[in-house]
Amino acid sequence: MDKRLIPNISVDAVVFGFDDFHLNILLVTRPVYHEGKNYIDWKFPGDLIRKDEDLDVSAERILYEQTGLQKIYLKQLKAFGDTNRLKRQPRDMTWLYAIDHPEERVITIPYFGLVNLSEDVDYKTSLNGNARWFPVDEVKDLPLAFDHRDIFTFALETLRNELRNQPLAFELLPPKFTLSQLQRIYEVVFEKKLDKRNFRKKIAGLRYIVPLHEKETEVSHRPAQLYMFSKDIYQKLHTRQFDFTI
Amino acid sequence: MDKRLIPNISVDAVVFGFDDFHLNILLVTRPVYHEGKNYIDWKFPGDLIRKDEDLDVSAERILYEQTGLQKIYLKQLKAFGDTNRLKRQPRDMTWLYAIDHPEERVITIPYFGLVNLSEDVDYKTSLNGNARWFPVDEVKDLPLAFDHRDIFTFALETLRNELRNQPLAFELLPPKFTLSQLQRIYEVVFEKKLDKRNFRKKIAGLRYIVPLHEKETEVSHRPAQLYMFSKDIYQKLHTRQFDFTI
DNA sequence: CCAAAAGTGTTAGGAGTACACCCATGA
DNA sequence: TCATGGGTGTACTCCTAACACTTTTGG
Repeated sequence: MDKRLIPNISVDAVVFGFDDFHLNILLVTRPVYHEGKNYIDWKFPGDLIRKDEDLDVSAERILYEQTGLQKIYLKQLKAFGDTNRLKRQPRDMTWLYAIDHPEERVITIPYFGLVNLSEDVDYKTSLNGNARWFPVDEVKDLPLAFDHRDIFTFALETLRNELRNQPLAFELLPPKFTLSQLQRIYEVVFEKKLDKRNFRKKIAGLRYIVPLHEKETEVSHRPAQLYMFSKDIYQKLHTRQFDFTI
Repeated sequence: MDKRLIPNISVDAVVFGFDDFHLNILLVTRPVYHEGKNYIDWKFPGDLIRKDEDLDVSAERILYEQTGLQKIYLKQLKAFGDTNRLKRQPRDMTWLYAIDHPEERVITIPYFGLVNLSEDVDYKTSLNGNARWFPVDEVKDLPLAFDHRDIFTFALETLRNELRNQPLAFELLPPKFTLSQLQRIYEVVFEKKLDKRNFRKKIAGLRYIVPLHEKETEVSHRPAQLYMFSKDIYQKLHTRQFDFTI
């Protein structure tokens, strides 16, 4: 194993991408040949961290190396450190052996990431070789490696909490967005239809969601007003509490 | 160093105790002789984890060994893993050398704990040797070791978030409590006076805060109604969202 | 002119806020 | 009888929720 790595500590990146209609999650393949059969499991991008590297930096580096994504919103979740977390399935061990992973206890620090997929076509289509976006409701049918299903569940819960309490929906949107796009995020994440008029009334009260002098183009219906999120205004007004309870 | 330990991973316990009037925090001394002087710094109870031990179990064990507290509410916070976190001060290194700590990168997983100090006199007075409760507003004047001030700030923020969104105030109270005690917790934690009538109106709507057929005794004023928190009722009613926003 | 999504106002009920006095007990 | 905290109601404002039709564009 690479001598620069700490054999006991890894990071994983649980990245959510929104493409205007679906919430997606970024996974990489973990192919393994075990007891005469080939298995394609999926896992989050992740690896052991380097000895001289801050956790946040590790997460950025590993995400970039394994998928090509960079400069996206990333935030640390809680550590997962059960003693048996890398041995849920016999083929988990086979894979670790195959990649020359030392026989060590590993705790992992998952990071939670957000990215917009609707415009930035690069992210959507040109991922590194083993990475793929999956709609979150298809994940339940995938074979996930190690304890990555637990991590996924926790990250999804965190996504809901964060969207309720912080202005993070904008990380899932392009810089200029319509109110319908914003509403759709909340509808998809909370799996709940929202009333258009009430939603807009609420947004109208938030000064940091700023209408631009610009409209949608090239849509075959009445073009929508475009808005932007002003971080400056948010920070000035909102030393306090955000509330997006639905 | 003890061969059973992982040299790169520690846990810390950030325990808040409420004694009916003040919010307190549990610290242990870190005495060190450095360049001809004696220093008494303070730190959170914490240590490296064992190779065969789940994180939660480590936290419970280490808290018990270093302070005597056990069976209290504990919840994991996020990891702190800056490369320089154990070297903020020259005497941090001196101490690590003195306790035969290997020259390794260590990330720490802090746990957030809650305990009631008003009745359970044991916790208040009979702590293990080096442990002491400090009112949180005195902590700013204490010399804290390593990055423990960052951890403290994060834990305090978490305490506020948790009390806003979950029925955790009861972990800071005895099993039978008065509404004034409950109100005082929110006043102290959020540093804000609350209106008694409005507070009680809000509580009256929460079915899981149950009045008992019992009153305070031996107080030199009108005795207060006692209440209990029913976890059962809470879980049945509240698959959803708690809101204690003030 | 049709399809598609954008945009807009009113009403009723519930929650939050501000505010002041009497009550029960021990000393 | 005094000191101490316990306990209670009302009015106003603001937020939430329910609900349906017209507008603008491209095809």
